[in-house]
Amino acid sequence: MSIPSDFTQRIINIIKNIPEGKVLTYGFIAKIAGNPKAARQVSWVLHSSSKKYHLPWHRVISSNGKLSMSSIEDKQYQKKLLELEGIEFSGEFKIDLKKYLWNIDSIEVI
DNA sequence: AACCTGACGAAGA
DNA sequence: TTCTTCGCCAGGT
Repeated sequence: MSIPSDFTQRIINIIKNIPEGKVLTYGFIAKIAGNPKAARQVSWVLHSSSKKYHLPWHRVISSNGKLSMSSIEDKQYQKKLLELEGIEFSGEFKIDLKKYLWNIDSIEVI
């Protein structure tokens, strides 16, 4: 495995700082990290290194407020983790972003 | 260098 | 509201 690019490193730092009970979307993370169009890179990072960097992967969801994992089992597990943090679902696998999207303004560490 | 991949996302139909 | 299409990115092979 190669050394993560600065961009990828920023993505990792941002994800690590998402507080409990809050979420961020792929696109938003990419935007804050410096490239608004690199949402796919965020998913790649989660898929390949969430274990390695102990990332709170479950706090990253799609821009439409829905969970985006491929299998139904994974989504149910992610939903469970989020509910344990106090997040309530408005649909099967959907939450209200207005309510749970992390207000990045209060960020300092990144 | 070329091609493929991933838990994306905006825009249309 | 659901489904397609198409563009985008860094890493991996």
